[in-house]
Amino acid sequence: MIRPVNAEMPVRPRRKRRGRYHHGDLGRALLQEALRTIQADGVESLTLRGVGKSLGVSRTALYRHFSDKSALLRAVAREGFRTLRLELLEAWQANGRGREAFEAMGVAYVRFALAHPSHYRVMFGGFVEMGSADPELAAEAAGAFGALVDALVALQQAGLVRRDEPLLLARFIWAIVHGIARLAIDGQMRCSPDESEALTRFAIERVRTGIAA
Amino acid sequence: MIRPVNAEMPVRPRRKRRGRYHHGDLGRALLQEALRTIQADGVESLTLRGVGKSLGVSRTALYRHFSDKSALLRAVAREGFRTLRLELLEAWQANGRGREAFEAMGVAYVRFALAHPSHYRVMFGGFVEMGSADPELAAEAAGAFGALVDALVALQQAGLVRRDEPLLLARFIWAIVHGIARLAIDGQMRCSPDESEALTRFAIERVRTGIAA
DNA sequence: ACCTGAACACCGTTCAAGT
DNA sequence: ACCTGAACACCGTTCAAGT
Repeated sequence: MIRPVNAEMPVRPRRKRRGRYHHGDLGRALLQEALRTIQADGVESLTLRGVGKSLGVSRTALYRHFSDKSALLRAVAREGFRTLRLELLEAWQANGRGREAFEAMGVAYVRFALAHPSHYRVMFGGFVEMGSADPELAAEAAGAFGALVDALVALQQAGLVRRDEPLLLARFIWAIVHGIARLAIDGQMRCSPDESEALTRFAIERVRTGIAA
Repeated sequence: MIRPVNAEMPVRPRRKRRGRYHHGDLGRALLQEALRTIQADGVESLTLRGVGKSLGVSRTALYRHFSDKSALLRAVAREGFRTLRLELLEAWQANGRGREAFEAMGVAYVRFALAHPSHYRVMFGGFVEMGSADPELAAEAAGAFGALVDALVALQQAGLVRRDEPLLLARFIWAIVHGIARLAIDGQMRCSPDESEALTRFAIERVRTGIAA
């Protein structure tokens, strides 16, 4: 079958030259392998040489796709914030967008951290300098935080939460779930996952009283 | 002046043999140099070789005093929990051991983290595996947590706080100040120290309502 | 006992060279 | 464009050797 000439196609489409090198999308493969390693063995076990080896690629192939190791970690963090945002939205929307949904979001947050502790550490561990550089990462992080802010504003408008400044309220709530998550995954409070969830529910219950309208 | 013979002195006091080797108490010096480096440049910049060099000592001299790098970091963490406990107690005792004193403890906690961010990260960053090994570290950490538990129990007995299980209440409070501290020092919420303190005060205010008797 | 240098097995990163 | 190996400047740790 002869494909018609299409104005959107480049004049001389680059052929893929498959098999010439090891990968079609090495960048994607590198990110996924890094995620796998981190999930399995933790960040401190992640080495560029190891990632390359797992993919049957030279130690330095990575530098064609990431400027350095920290750029790879930033990509990992970005991916994490994206997943977190989706899970928070899912909890909010699937539970009626009310007080119960807000509680479900808190539980979902802590569950995410407990399910992906190493990934969570990369997101928050200061491996990554937020801020100035990497606006994409900053945007993903802001997106996850935004899910929380939006939910709080909705609760305020429904008359369920006091009308303090939403940003301050959101930071307060975020600090609580983040604190529980980090203490749990860093092994600081000797707690089973069930106990961590019980603590989360207790916290939300007490906070509900504290911030009720 | 001739010092009298004292029964508490060892029979044949070891002479110091100063100048023979570089240090009288290299172990102490190593810990202090590690603390200095961490405070100045962060944990990731701490190298055993660098610590040795700063002290004019071979790269491997450290192994006479610490079994490995993680043992040095555990000593750093232990020192940190000791200081934190003392500062929490100071805040509690100097402010009347009541509701205001409890608020002062919360502020003191966050201030400690902001003043010594790298040190705080070593204490909580999972560089150190708490638990099984190093009972001294576990004891120091428990001591700092105990200051919080004791204060809460006192408030319960004074009828100022609901009589929930003290351990659960303490974990809840701890998670909040820890969460604020970590988000602040990891640069996650773009916040000045003053704003962090304002958030801390807001949190304590809301929590007071939430846990009031 | 306490300290030393040499040596080992690792890192991340750079760079000239290949296709 | 994309990948390669050699090389560089770092690590933590071990160990036989010195005093």
